[in-house]
Amino acid sequence: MPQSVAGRPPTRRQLAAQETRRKLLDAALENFSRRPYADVTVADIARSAGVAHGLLSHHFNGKENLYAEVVSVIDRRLRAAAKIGSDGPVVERLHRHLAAYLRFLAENEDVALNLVLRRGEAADPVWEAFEAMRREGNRAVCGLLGLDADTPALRLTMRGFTAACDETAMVWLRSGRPYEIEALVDVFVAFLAGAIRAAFDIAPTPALREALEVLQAERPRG
Amino acid sequence: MPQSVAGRPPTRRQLAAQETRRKLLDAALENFSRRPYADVTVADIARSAGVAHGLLSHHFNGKENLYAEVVSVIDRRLRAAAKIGSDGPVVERLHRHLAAYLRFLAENEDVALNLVLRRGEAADPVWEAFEAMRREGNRAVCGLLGLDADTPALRLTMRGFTAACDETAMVWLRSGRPYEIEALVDVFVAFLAGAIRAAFDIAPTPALREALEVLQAERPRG
Amino acid sequence: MPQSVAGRPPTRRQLAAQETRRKLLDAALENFSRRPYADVTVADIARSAGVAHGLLSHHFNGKENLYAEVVSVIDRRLRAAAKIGSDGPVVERLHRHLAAYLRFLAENEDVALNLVLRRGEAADPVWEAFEAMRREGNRAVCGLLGLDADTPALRLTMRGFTAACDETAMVWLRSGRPYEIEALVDVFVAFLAGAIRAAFDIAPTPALREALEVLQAERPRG
Amino acid sequence: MPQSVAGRPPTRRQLAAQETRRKLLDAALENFSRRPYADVTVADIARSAGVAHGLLSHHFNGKENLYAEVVSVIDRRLRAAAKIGSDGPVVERLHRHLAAYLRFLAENEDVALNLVLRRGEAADPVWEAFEAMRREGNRAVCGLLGLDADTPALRLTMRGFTAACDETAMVWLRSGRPYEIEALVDVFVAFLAGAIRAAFDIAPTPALREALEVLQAERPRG
DNA sequence: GATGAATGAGGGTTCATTCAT
DNA sequence: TATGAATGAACCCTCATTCAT
Repeated sequence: MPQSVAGRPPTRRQLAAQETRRKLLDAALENFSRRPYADVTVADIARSAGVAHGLLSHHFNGKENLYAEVVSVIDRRLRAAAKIGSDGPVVERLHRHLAAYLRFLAENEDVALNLVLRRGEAADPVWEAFEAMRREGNRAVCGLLGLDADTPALRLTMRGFTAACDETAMVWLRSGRPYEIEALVDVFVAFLAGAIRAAFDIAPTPALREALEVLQAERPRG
Repeated sequence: MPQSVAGRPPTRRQLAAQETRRKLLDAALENFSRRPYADVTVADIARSAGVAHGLLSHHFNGKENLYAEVVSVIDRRLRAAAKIGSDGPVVERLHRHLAAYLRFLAENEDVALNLVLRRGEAADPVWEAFEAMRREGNRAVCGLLGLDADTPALRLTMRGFTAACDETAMVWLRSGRPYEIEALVDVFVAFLAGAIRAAFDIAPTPALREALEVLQAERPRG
Repeated sequence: MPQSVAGRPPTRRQLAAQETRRKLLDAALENFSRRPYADVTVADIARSAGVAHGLLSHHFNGKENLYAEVVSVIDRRLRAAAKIGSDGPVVERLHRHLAAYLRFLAENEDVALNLVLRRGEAADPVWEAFEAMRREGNRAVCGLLGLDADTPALRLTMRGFTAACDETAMVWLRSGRPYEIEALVDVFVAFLAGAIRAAFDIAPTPALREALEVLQAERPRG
Repeated sequence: MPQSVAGRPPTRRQLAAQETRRKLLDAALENFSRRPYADVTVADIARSAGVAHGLLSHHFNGKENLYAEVVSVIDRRLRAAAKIGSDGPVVERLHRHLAAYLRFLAENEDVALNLVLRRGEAADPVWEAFEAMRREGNRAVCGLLGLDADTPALRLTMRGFTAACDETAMVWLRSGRPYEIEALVDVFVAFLAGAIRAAFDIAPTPALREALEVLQAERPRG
């Protein structure tokens, strides 16, 4: 798979090859977003892409690698979309992060339902990739609240937090998005408070109490 | 598959057939608890059971139905194990329910990690069965707290609650059960409070406020 | 591939299965005797045998193993056919051995031309098996003549001897067997004398000289 | 594949094309000397040559023809190397011929082991080419000794002779060349004597007897 | 009821060749 | 001439199911 040499503009043929590659990737994304890995055949993907099935191995070296690449693409997009900003008050940045995450899921519903929000086996690249993404997300949220993400108790309950968010988002998508994204963000924040509170219950620290107060303060109507 | 006629005791052959059926079911449960559906072959199961693989179709009419039956068996066991009692104070019954659920998962770790706590496709019988189980569990918990489980907002956030519990239980199991079950129950209760609070945020009702107070009262140290 | 339990006679079905296995083995032998390994497809063999191609993996666990089994079968037959007897004068036993070897090749011409008399890669099971057979044959012939088969020089030239025999047999078969087997045996004996003489040339020993004399004595007309 | 027009010097492009052709041929020789035909892919060769694999069909019209050309190249080199001279005593010329043959094999070990010294199918171009080479070599050797190479018996046993030489050379190469080339030449001569003697056994002629005496005379130490 | 041999559709991969650029 | 993307036939293997015994 030779790429264009640095410094020289890609030729027309290289562009066409890139286009084919992209078509295969898109088709794979589409297919893997609709059916489990084992149910998607190489022929399905090639047919969707409108190319010969041999090209799949040519461009991606086999079905499994293509799958991994699909996951990696979504992972990158999701990370880019939900990146936590660096300016503004803490709670506002938290809100923006959660809203961005939800917006991405809403704009990529199939992907969200069948890849991002799925849990699989430990060996599943989907699991690994998105799990890493969630870990980093949690770490960032903790950092925002002045918490140490490596505290065992907090790490445990933060996993519960992300699962709650994902499941809620899933149901929300599946049931026709009955609430505004802003409302769902509030739900997520409540989940976050619950998770921090849960961590506090099994291993109380001043930092956790302060974080809880920050979240509470932000929500004066409770 | 003729069953014993009512009133007449089962013949020796019928008993042997039941035994074979049971062996296949056990072997299937074992196998599906260790590897994903597609990775388990009929031959694997038959070998585990020590019977001819042709019998699988004979007794269960195909791999898929056997899978469904396995799920149904676990579902029944789980429901029986985590049934909410009818005596004692509300919070105590809630605790007992959550503790029983956790104990079941702990005592059936493979099943828990690979079947109960997994999320799959919408068409997956696992998903359907355990989802129904969770729905009923949520309904019972809501009933306990005097809440209407059919309120859209509550239904949504309760799904988040169960997901948080499941994920936390999963991590807990995978990381060697670093806490006592009682501590994890406290975590679950905190998640529950978070979920109710979240429901209150998007659709406040007096019942939700009261439920929150019940949960808070139970936890005077917060 | 369950075999019949020792002590119990094989059932009819087991016999039928053995028959199928044999048909596949025969078909494979036939095919591998006509075309190189890579040119023979699993489908070819199954078609020749008149069974479904899936059975090949069922009975032999893949094409490669079937190939190895074919070689092993021929190897066994050839060893049995050319076994050196234990009675009679030395030169007579040598003659009988060589004649038996030739007769086997003549009666299995395809096998001879395409498997036995072929030289392949070092990794080829054919090569390994028949090479071992030749080594043992040489060892036996040396024993007969009171020679140490492990002398480096003799080991080297004996390889030349077997190669000469095989090539001659090959040409003889391909050209319509223009001589009697007995005449060819004489040729082989002359090759043997040449090989021993060659060994003597690079590393002379009394034993080699004596062996030469035994061979010469046997041929008073030269 | 336009060639340079006679009389006009080749253009730069033609030279470059020749160079590419040569690179492919070298790479093919290298590859076919290491792995069997079927295991060498067009892509392998092109990669070794550092050119696009499409060029292979362009320059050689397919893998098979390239293979044939490789064989032909080696064949030419080998013939040139082992050409029998026309001056000096007979036995000396014989020695020089055999020594040159061995030297070529030693200097092209991979080629020797995997192409020259291999026996293949009748349809194999390697077989045909090298077989013809051996035939002509035998013919020359026979001429040297005043023998008629077309006598059926001699033709047969001379094939045995060449096979013995090749196999011995093969083992010699594989085992680290434990003897000097001169010693091996003696071995070859002994094989030759054996072959002539064998021919004499099945069809005695005065010429054969004389040839034997010439060879024997040359080796007074026996 | 139990067996496991037999079937054959279906899968992913490889690879020589073609051809537009 | 040179490129390498594209093609698609052919390969071997897996495996759920069937069915004669």
